[in-house]
Amino acid sequence: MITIKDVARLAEVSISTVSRVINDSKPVSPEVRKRVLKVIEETGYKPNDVARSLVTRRSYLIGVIVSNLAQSYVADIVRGIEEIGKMYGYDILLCSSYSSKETQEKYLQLLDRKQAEGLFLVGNMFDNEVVELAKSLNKPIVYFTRDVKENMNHISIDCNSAIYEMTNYLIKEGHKEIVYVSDFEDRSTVEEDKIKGYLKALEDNELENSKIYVVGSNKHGKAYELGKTLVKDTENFTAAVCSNDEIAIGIMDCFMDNGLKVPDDISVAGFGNIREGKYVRPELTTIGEPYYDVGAVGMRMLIKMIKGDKTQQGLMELPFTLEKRNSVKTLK
Amino acid sequence: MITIKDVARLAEVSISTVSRVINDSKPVSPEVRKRVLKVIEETGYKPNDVARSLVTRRSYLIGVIVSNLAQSYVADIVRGIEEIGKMYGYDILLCSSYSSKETQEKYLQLLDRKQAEGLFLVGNMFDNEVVELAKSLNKPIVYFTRDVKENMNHISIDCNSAIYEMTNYLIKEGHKEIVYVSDFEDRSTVEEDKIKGYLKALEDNELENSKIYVVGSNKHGKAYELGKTLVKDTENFTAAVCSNDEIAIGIMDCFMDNGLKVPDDISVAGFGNIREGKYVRPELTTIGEPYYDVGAVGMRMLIKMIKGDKTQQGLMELPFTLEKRNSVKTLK
DNA sequence: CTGAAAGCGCTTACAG
DNA sequence: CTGAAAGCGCTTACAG
Repeated sequence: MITIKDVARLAEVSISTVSRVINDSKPVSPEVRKRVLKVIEETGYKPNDVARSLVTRRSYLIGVIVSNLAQSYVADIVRGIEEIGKMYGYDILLCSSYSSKETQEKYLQLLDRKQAEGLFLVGNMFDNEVVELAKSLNKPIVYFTRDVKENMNHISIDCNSAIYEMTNYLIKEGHKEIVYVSDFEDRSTVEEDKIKGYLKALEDNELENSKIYVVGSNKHGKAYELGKTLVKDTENFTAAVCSNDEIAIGIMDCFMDNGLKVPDDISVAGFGNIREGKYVRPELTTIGEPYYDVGAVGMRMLIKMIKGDKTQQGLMELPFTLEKRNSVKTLK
Repeated sequence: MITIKDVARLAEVSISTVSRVINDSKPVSPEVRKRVLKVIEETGYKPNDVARSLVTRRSYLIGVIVSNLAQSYVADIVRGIEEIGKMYGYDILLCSSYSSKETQEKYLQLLDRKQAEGLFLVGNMFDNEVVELAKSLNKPIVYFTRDVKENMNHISIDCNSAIYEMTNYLIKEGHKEIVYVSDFEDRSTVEEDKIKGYLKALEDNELENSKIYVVGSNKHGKAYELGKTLVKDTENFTAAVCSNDEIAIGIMDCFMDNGLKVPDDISVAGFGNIREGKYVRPELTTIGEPYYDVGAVGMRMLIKMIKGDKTQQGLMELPFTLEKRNSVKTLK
């Protein structure tokens, strides 16, 4: 391995000078610079970032703890984080926790030792102890989660308005009996926001019959189960707004298997715009969260925090979209 | 920031001793060890991995250059890589290249400077210059690609046998006129293998009518286009074997939009078992590549190479599965 | 503009 | 079992 010393020796200058031409940090005379550059060229010297990190105390490493990369929304957030990060010279250290608290804590320690300059935590919920440990590391942190705690820098969309608008859309399409299918029995803060959005839309339109079903955590499977309950209840509503796309798809599957047609018999709307929603028949009407942008904006925020800029703290909201597709019927 | 020096001072020992208790590298008397541990506990000292890396010349960093994390198979490979890597103390440095040669070269340099100990290259094809540059870095490399070059450590399934078996399966189901829909106009080595598998199956069953269609690179869209051609040709075949699931789904979409029923009118088989294939109706019959395992096995191989073990070089093949679902009809 | 020296936070022979 | 010292490959005041 060829080091800065070798280059200095070969170019007959001091290592200080070599360092200066590599980093363009101080003036170097043209002749000397040329000589150094030539040696670098010839030897194929490449600076060792580890050594540099040690002295500059800058690792340019960002730790990203995700729940599960297999979820397309997670992958999209990571893509956004990485893309912007790379633009500013930061690299991503990827850690998949599969929602295990112990794993999250382990990785937090790991990332600290690796001198990560900032952290992302992405997942539905994080245990309080994890959040506390993360805070104790004294690094900038940005969260993407459904359960927002105090003093969290958090990027998301306005879930309340999103569900409000979706419900409103169904009402405008002529639906008067709309149920809401909620995720999680222990409700996250975001889930509460969504429910409020649903109820508000009914209220604003002077609709009386609100009804909320709750599915457990194993989304698609449990939703399918719950679907059986809904099937029996089918004369009491014409549309279902779901807390997320996995639930919406699970319910649609169940409906179809039980001879109910979507959207002819029942309309279904999701939330999240996962990739599968476009492949499902009928294509799922849903709310689009710009996950890639969410990641990108989060990274910009984190970089500002690293720089010490006072940045917009707390919640940051991005625009959502209503993806109107074929799982909702217009009633006359 | 609290360093090994602080711990040494507080515990009234030398930094050598502190290092020894941290790393359990040499015997330390019980009393001294206890004293040191106590100080570490109290101060919350955590070793700086950057400093350690510099002296041990071990970064425990693995560079992973992927095409696009949004593709579910890529995410699965990365999950496999990470999971095994973490078991052995390695961390993943994620780099998304979006198949740009320049980006790949940039990241290769970057990973070199960051002292990555090994590399993964995952993507359909890699330019020769990229492969050469990667080799010149003199680090262990494992590839996941559809275009296998010489001297590549490569993990995959036996694509030839996979397509052979799939074609055979269709034949056993009573299909006698089967077309093959190929990816890429410039064929990769793996694509050639697949085509050979298709032709071999026909030959072994004494079927004459082979026919190969070729779609361009933008898979789903182009496949949909090609589907229109197939629709016109529909009396000449009863089943289509596709080079990958994206193509299969694109064609199925096109068939449905043109009033053809899958599998009643035409059977369709894919390759790859992407997640969307389970959401599509009918669910897609396809070949399952164990992407997670592919990543995991690759990481095990890479770790061996890093250790200097002579490992199984060159191609390594994993078992595939025939995912029999509903897009194939049994003909009587 | 240039170089000698100190130092980043560790590990590891070496000597005792 | 323990410590003093050298050194990993860099950057950066400091002095000239």
